[in-house]
Amino acid sequence: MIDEAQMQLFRLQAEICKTMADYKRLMILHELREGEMSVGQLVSNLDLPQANVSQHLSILRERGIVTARREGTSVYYSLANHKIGQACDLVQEVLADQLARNQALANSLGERK
Amino acid sequence: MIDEAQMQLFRLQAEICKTMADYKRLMILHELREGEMSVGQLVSNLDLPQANVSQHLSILRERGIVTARREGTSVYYSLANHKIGQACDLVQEVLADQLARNQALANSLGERK
DNA sequence: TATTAATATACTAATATGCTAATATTATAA
DNA sequence: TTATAATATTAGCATATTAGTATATTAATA
Repeated sequence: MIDEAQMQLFRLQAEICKTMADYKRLMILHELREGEMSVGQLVSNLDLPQANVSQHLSILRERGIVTARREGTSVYYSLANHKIGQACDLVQEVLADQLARNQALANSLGERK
Repeated sequence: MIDEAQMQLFRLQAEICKTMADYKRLMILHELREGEMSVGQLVSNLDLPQANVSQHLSILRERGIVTARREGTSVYYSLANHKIGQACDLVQEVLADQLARNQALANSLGERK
């Protein structure tokens, strides 16, 4: 019957999912899995506008998914929790399964005489 | 430098995350992890309006996260992929880590003289 | 065939999200 | 202190998402 406290947990869980529910942020997380990286590096690796990268980093920061460290004028970001990367991997596996299923479907279509 | 094909994969990955980025859908998935369940059962377990549950189920269905099976006038839903549940678990662990960190922070605040 | 039960869909208003362009902040260096 | 580099923030707009209400569909039964 789900009580109010548990609902609140689901809300928080949804917040984390929302944070990962944007392809640009997923690309940023992907980059950060290689290790800490400055905003400028992200901008040039991902070829996105600086302001846009900052906005996404700010969202990731607010929700505790990444941490920031300043060094001179540069700010270096890293993943706050290794499990974030693992969660991304799992979602990618789900996606791979879906694509494989579609592939199989397409093949069986092709085989029809 | 991320090519177009990889970007497309990140977009699809984001779609899956979006699907899990709503607390009502997370509650539905939570229920379905127990096993297949009809719309009516979900409605009564979650205490949500029927139309709203149907809408969320339709989103989950479209994105291949759940599957539906009709039996008479009832429709039974189940998780399409066990890994979805595992991904939810991981996100919950991330959340638990975050809450634990906040808890520790709160404690250290309380300990200050 | 008319009725009822279970589920799905269409429409709409409210809210949230993401993007661009411009501007502000922070830290270093001249 | 002025200038510059790196990053962050803000405003405004377009689009997307959500929830409620009403209605439609589907299947079983009288």
